Order: sequence, then structure tokens, then C-alpha cells
Amino acid sequence: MDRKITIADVAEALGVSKTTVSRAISGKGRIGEETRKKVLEYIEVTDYKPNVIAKSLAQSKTYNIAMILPADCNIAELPFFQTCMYGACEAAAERDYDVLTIYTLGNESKNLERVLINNKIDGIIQSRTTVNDSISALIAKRGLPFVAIGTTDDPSIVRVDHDHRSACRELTAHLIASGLRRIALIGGNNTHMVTRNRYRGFVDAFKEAKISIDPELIYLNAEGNDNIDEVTHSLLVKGAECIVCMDDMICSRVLQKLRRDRITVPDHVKVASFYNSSLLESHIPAVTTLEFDVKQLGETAASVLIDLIEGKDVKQTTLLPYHLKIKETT
Amino acid sequence: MDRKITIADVAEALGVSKTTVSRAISGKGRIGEETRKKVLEYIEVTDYKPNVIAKSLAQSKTYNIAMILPADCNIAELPFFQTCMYGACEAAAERDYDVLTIYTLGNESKNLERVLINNKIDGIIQSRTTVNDSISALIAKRGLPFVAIGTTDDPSIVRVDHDHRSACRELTAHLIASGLRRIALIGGNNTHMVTRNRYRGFVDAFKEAKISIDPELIYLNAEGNDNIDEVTHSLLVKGAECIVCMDDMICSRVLQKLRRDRITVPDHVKVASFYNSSLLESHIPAVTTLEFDVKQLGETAASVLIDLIEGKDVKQTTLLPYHLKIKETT
DNA sequence: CTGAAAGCGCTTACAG
DNA sequence: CTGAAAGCGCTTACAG
Repeated sequence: MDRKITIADVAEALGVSKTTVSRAISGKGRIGEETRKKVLEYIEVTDYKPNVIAKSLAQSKTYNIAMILPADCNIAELPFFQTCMYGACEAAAERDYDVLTIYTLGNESKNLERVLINNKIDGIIQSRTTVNDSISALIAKRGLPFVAIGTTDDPSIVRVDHDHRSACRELTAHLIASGLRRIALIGGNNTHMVTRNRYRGFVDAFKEAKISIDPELIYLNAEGNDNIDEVTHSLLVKGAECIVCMDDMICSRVLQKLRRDRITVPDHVKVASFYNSSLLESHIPAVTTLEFDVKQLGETAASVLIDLIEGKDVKQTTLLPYHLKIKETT
Repeated sequence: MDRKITIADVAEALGVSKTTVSRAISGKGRIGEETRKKVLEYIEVTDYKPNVIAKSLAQSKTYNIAMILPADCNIAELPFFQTCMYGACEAAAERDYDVLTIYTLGNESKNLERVLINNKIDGIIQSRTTVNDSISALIAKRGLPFVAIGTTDDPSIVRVDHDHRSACRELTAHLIASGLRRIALIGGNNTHMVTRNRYRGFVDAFKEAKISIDPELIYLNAEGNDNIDEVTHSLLVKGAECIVCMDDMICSRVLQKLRRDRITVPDHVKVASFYNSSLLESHIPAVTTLEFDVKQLGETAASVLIDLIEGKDVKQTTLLPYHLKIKETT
């Protein structure tokens, strides 16, 4: 491979200064239309590509963003994070940024700190927010542009999310409207903000309908298969007419348990999920769920972050739409 | 945030040259023990961290590697890629490298090309190899250090993989040894090298046992749930005594189909899988599978790649071990 | 509108 | 063993 052509080569070949070439490329600073065209044409022909590292050093910018991913997510959450990541990469590439991945385990953040110290990124996307989020706090302290996917305690943090609360309210309201009263809820890890949001939406719908919730029918932090089996069983004993699952992992386990116990859906009991991943995709009967465009979520997060990095105005909160899919299980 | 301290600051504070400070940190070049200690101590106390971008420019190195991930993998493969990626990130961080993600869709590679052009990486890990891999070819042409996870056509490519062929041979041999003869095989996408390798191992075991394979019992490219249901059904009709599944997605679908049809495992038919993900984790009865340490695979790939980048000698092929888990389904 | 020059913060022959 | 200086390839006040 022959030596890469540099801005100096271009300048010399064209008989102009490096400054001029730089301006033609960046579009910053005054420059004659003639000159600009000449330069742009030449770099097009010669396929000159500026060295991003040199640009980084001169501008103190890396054109990299980081995505923080939980190393300890369960298998059902994987498609979410992966799709988010995919969307973020696509949107970043569109603006000539790359994304580097940082895994965090619980509140441990040594990899994040390494990357921050090494100045390898211009901004960060956090893919999941938790209660008392020490990771968010760490980033905020560094003053690096930062976007959280999800809900945060700290109102100053820019965030992007699906409108889980409204979505879950709407699904629940639909169930209530269809005559159901004893609606049970099984939710996952309650330190995740998303769990809390979904729960709030559930509560909202009951409040609006002026019906009180039977606390006996609410189970949060129901992780692990055995636990879910037990919960499902006891909900039926307590006369639940419908079981709403906060995620598809839970839902698919509930459906399995019901099938094993020969309890038919929707005849004996209705089932719905607050999420719609490929886990439930081909389930028969089709499951009533909420549908969110996760790739779009990742794209939006990256796009908002880059706006932030480039000093544009961004909304503090961007809420993405959802779709309610009413199917056979309810 | 006050201005970051630079190598010049350190040099000045210590009354030495930048050269000396640089040498103390990098360990390259002669330097007095006294001086080195003094410098190291000072940067320890002041928490000086060299600017990686400047280092990059001076050395034409980025301390970034890229991991190529398929954007179109199915949900059952996700844990594999994610765990691989996690392992790679951990191993890279250990040596102060970061990893940036590139998604490719089929043979499309515009994101890869962008990253190559921008000189943002020192090397690449490809997470899955296919037949006639145009991505590999593209990278090889650029002359960038490159490690493939999996098997490649091109023998010059450095690769890291689990020993799928031996593993599948051993599992199959075990089944044969336990008296089974009509052993069926259901495999996935046959343009993936891993599918071919597993198939070869299956064949190896039959050859060794001097038993011929009934081609009627072999199904490759069996993707999609409906397809797998049909295949399962027809295999039973053809008198299969055991169904070996090449991956857990297939296996879990086969088990589901058998359950629906009230066919008991292992009484009526035996079942085994060439892979062991959390998909099958809590299945009852427990499934006979092969076990691979995927995180270790990612770690090894990153570690070999960085060796390659740093000019160390690496083995052309690194094959990682496996474990055969004989359980109740056979 | 254009350019010479300094600067970003490192590394590394070269000389001593 | 140590240092002055040039260089990596850009950007950006500043001057004209």
C-alpha cells in the first residue's frame, strides 16, 4: 500500500494552502466558490480521505461515541439491547461517528472510567437506567454529552424513551374496557426504571377507570422460572381473569406454565404482555402486546447525542410512539 | 474542569525533557532507573494520563479494534454474538484497547469501508464466517490485522474457534456407542461455515463406526418454525431413533413439536443438541448437548488479534476445547 | 477570499 | 543515559 495522500499533497497539487483545502472540506470559513469546487473535485478524483486521528487531535474530538450495555442482562433482554445498538450504529455512521461498546456489571464501571480517561469518546449513550444510577452520576460529573435510554431520576439528563407509561396505561385500559376486573400483573426487576414506568401506566389505567387494584394480584421482581411458575399458580388460585406480563420472558414462561397445567388461553384466563419481541412472535394463540420500534430508539438516541455533541439544541425528553396489538389471548 | 495535564507539564515539573517522560512511560529506549522511578512516581501522584489521540497520531495507531457483527442474526444466535463481544471487550480493555462495533447485512460492507477509510482501527475480528466470504476478502486486501472466529476457506487467515468438528464427532460417536443407529440431523444455514463443520463431525463419527448415514435423515437449511415442525414429523415417520439438532433454536422447536404431538423424550425418541445456550437451560428433561465457552472465545480472538497488531507471533489456528454434557434426553 | 504559522500532545530518529 | 527538534496530519486564530 502506498503512502496515504495527505492534505499537504492536495494543497501542493492544487497550488493552494492547506488552510484552503481544509476549509473546502469542512465548509467552515470563507472560501471562493471557484476554489472550493476545484478542491472538492480534486479530492473526489484522487479519493483523498482526511486522517480522522489528526482531525481528532486538532479539534479535541474523536468522532466516537460509547454505548453502555449491561453485561448481566438476561437472554430475553438481549434483542432489545442488540437492536438498540444496531440502530445507534446506523445513525452514528450516517454522521461519520463510530460507536464503541462498554459493558458494565452492576455498578462497576472500570471500563467506562478507562475510556473516559483515555478521551476516546465524545459522548455516551446509556442503554438502561436504574434507580440511583451511579453510572449516570459518573458521566454527569465528567461533563461529557450524555443521553440515557429510559427514565432517569435526574431531570437534567437528556433522555430518549418509548412512552412506556402511556403504552401500559392504554393496554390496561383496553383490558378494563373489555370487562376484565381481576387483572394481575407480573413484573421483573423493580430497580429498573422501565419496570417502574410500566407499573405506573398500569396503575394510571385503574385510577382513570376508578377501580381499585387488588394488591394480591401484583407481583414485582418475579425473576427466575420457578418463581414465575409459582406466581402464576397462585394468581389463578386468587381468581385472576387476566395476567399481564411486563416482559416477554415472563410472558412466555407464564404461557408455558398454563399449557402444562392444561389451562386454556384465552378461555380460562386472558394473557397480555407489555412488550413484543420475537420470543412471542409465533405463539399460538397470538398474544396481545405492546409494540415498540427498538431500532428507532437506538437511532434516535445516537442522533440526539450527536446533536448534543455538536452543540445543537436538543429536547430534554424525546418520547417515541408505540402500537397496541390486540390479539387472541385477550 | 481544569485543563488536562500534558507530557510537557510533567517534563517541566520534573526538570527533564518530554523525551524522557515518554520513555519512562512506554518503557522503550534507555533510561536511568532513578529517572524512570521519579517520573513514574510523579505521574502516579498527579494522576497524569497520556492523551491517547496524540499517541495515536504519532504512532499511526488507534488502540481500537473492530468487531464485525451480523445485523441479520436470529434471536437464538444473539447470546453467542453478545457473549463473544463481551469477552472481546474485556480482553481488549486488559491491554488498553477498545472495541467498536460494525454491523454487516449479508455481503454489504459500507460501514466497514467507512471505518477502514477513516483509519479508526488497528485490526478486526469477524464474528462469523461464511462460504465465499467477501468481507474477509475486503479486509485481507487492506492488509489490516485480522482474526476470524470460525473456519475460513482461506488458510492464510488467522482464526480462533471451538473445535466444532471434533465436538460433534464425539457427541455423535457417543450416540452410536449407546446403540442408536437411525440418528437424524437437523441443521441451520449451510452457508455458515460452522454448520458445515458440525456436519463434518457428524459424518466423521459414522465413518469411524463404519456405519452408513441414511441421507433421508439429514436436513440442512432448516430455518423457520413451520419448516422444523414438518421436518420433525417426517423424521419420526422415517423411524428416527434420535434427533440431533445443530443449534438450540432448532432443538427447542423440535422439543416443542414433540411435546405437542405427545411424543415423549427420551422414551419414544432421543434428542441432542450441538450447542448449549440458555435457551435449553432449564428444559425438562435435561438435554444432552455440547458446551462451549463463548466468552473465552471472544477473549481469545481479541487477544490473538492484539498480538498480531503488536507484531507478536500467533498461531494460525487456535482451537478451543468443548465439553460433552450427557443428560436425560438420550 | 487566502495563506503562513502555530498548535493539538504525543513519539522517535539523531546527536551527544 | 538524556535532550532538542522534527514529525504525525489536521485546524484555526490572525493577518493581509
